[in-house]
Amino acid sequence: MRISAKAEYACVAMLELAANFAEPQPLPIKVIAEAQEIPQNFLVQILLQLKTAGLVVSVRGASGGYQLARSPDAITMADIINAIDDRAAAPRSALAKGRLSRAVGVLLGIWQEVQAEEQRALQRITLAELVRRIQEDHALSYQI
Amino acid sequence: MRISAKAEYACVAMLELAANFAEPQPLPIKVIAEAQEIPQNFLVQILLQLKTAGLVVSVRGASGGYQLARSPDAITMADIINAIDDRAAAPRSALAKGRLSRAVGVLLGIWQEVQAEEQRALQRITLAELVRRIQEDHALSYQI
DNA sequence: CGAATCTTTATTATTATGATAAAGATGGTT
DNA sequence: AACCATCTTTATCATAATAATAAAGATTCG
Repeated sequence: MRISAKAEYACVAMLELAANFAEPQPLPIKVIAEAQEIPQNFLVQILLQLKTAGLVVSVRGASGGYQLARSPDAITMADIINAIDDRAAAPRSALAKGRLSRAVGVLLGIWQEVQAEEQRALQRITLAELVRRIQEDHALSYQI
Repeated sequence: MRISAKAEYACVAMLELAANFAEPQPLPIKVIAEAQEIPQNFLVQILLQLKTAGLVVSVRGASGGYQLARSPDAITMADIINAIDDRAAAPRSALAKGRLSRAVGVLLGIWQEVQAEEQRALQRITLAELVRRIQEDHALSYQI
């Protein structure tokens, strides 16, 4: 799995928002960027995409910011990654100008099967589960 | 699944070699390139990678060319695609300069899980199975 | 020897990714 | 009303990855 920096940034930004989920005040971009060391201007674009996908909501104006649109256990890794990179889009053949050869058509079917497996794996993991794993990981590092 | 043009070319080139598997003479690059409409110089590099991966063998000199290194039912899509793009390589974080944050470490583990699913899906389909699907597809187009 | 072919490496063109910048719109606060 | 912090939108640039081209060298058959 080759994940883009953008999608990874999106995941950690969502983690930051998940940590703030109980709070009524939204988190400003600047705060998220500093907490997670994400280039602020890049994060601007990332949050816009997450918003377009309906994963976060924004509050404009002074004391504005971002919040999760719904509970962390109702948001999956697939949601986040597809919002940024759209790995769920129908695979296109890199070749195939115009009509598909039979061989390429069959290959496309295979890429679809593989992609479906990937999507299922990403859907199995929610943002809440991600938070849980990180906490466990943290706890472990103190057991030693 | 976002597959590179190079990997797709590799698959159709392997199909051409599979069709020639029973023959004792190897297929020259030029013949494969023309049959499958692959840029010949590009195919040069592709076959080199397939050879390095041990999927094909080459015969040099006049009347030389390429042949599958083993039976089509002993070659999987994973073999071919990994020879070209190496999708089996350990996922690296696009972020993470130096030591990983806890969050990024956990994310890496998830990318690994997802990648493992992808690999399993690609390993399930052999070159022989691909040939079979294309023939079926062909047969279907005449049943109408 | 010479033609056909693989081998190896270098270069270029195009596209995707990662990042930066800034002007405009909005809304709370004074 | 003015101001400031913030989101919004669009444009631009730099770097890296991908796709493709090119060509000189090595090998073997006839």
